[in-house]
Amino acid sequence: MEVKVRFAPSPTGHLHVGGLRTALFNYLYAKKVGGKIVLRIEDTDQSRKVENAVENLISTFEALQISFDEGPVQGGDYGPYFQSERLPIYNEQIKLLLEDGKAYPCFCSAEKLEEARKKQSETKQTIKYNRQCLKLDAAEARKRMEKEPHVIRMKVPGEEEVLFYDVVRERVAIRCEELDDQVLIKSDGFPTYHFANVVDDHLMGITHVLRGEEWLPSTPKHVILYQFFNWKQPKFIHLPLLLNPDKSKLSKRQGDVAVEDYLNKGFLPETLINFVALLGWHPKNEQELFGLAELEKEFSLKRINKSGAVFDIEKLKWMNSQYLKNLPIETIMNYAEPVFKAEGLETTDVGKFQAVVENARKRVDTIHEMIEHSTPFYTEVQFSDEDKNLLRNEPSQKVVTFFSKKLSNKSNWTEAEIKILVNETAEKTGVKGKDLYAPLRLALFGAAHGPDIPLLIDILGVDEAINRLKVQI
RNA sequence: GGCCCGUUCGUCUAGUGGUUAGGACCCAGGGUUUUCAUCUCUGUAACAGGAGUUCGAUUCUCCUACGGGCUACCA
Repeated sequence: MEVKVRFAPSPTGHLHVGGLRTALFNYLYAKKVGGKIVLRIEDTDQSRKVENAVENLISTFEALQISFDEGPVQGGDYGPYFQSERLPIYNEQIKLLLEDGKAYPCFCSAEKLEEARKKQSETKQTIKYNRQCLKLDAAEARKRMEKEPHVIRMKVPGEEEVLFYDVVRERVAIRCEELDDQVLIKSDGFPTYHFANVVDDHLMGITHVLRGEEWLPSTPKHVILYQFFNWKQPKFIHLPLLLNPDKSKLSKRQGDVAVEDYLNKGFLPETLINFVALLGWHPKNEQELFGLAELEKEFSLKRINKSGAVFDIEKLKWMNSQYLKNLPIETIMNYAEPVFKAEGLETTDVGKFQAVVENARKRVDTIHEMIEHSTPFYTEVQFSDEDKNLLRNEPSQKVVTFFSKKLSNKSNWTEAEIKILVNETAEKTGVKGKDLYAPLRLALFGAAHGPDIPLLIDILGVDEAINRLKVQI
């Protein structure tokens, strides 16, 4: 049987890094075994709907080059792929359960339920529905359903326990008496996650459910639903949670969680994919840098971890710096171009832009940090009083004067020749070490630290270099 | 409160019934480099605790502790 997995986000905002991890593991597993991956939008909560969330999600996946075989964009034979468009399907299925007595209507008001829960909480009981409406006369209940607001609940069976096997955690068992009669259909006619998820997974032919560990406690309810319908269960693979530095579930309160935020800060799609792949999963060997294609080959459910993983931004930065250094220069230039333009830096001189990027890429962790190292090549340098004093002192003047004069002699300098010229300058002026290099770099670049003098002049161009030096004399 | 899941360096993790418990990030120090960065070398640092099984447990079992998740007409 062909493997089919799905990523089923609810459109409540931007794609979360935890969501990316779930999507990625699904994607990688599908690719690894030659299966299919479905994108299904779980928009059953009308009150939490966010405008443009779906468009946003889709464009983020595009930026990451993760594609789906079925979904809102590419269609497919098992649609619609928005749960809000599948209401007739849920309706049909709930009727079956109602007829079999495996589900029942409940007319209790939200206030009443809230009160009951409060009471249970105070008396330290297990919090669950008291099954009041289960006692209702069937005919009467049917009549009331016509005009009264109500929900449909599942009737948890009286068996001892529900048992299922999670691929990561193996055997998981829970006593049925612990389970609540979960609401399946809400009073607005929409299904809850628990119901829609089971119905859709079955109807869409999903064979493996990879999702976050937060779903583990409600899986027994899903298992019961599969049993009610006499449907084959998919394999469950619950992924360890992504954590804040304090080990709580990764959340907005402790920094960025949206994939978009990281992209906007200059982290590369390649980095995000690689980094998130290593949270809760590990390869066979000690390799850490993986492209998507490599991950597709390496991925295995067997090497998924059990315990939660802290999202460590320091390591993310390091990994991003590795990609900045090692990806083809053209790739980095493509990522950098819009960022440079937004900062008003001119990228039309491609040769210069490339040289600037080449210099900056090995000094930073993100695309955005490249700006700081590149601006001096494009804009007039600014000097502090301290800098000015240093440039004005006698040895500095000797160095700058001699060097710029010699530099003017010809226009086609190689880096090697400039290196020789620097040495000659030291010899002729008698200035050396820090006193020699500091004024040159300061005049050319506006900073005490930075690229080699030959590289500096190469990027700037001899004419501009001479200009910058002469201003200081 | 109840239920469920988890626990190897600060973090991501490897690993085994007998190992000097390995790698990566971070941090510290050395080397390369005129500076900075890169690169490179080295170092610091972990099996939560207790009991049991065993000739021997980090590894297997149980208990405790701690951490987390769930406990909605949210997903």
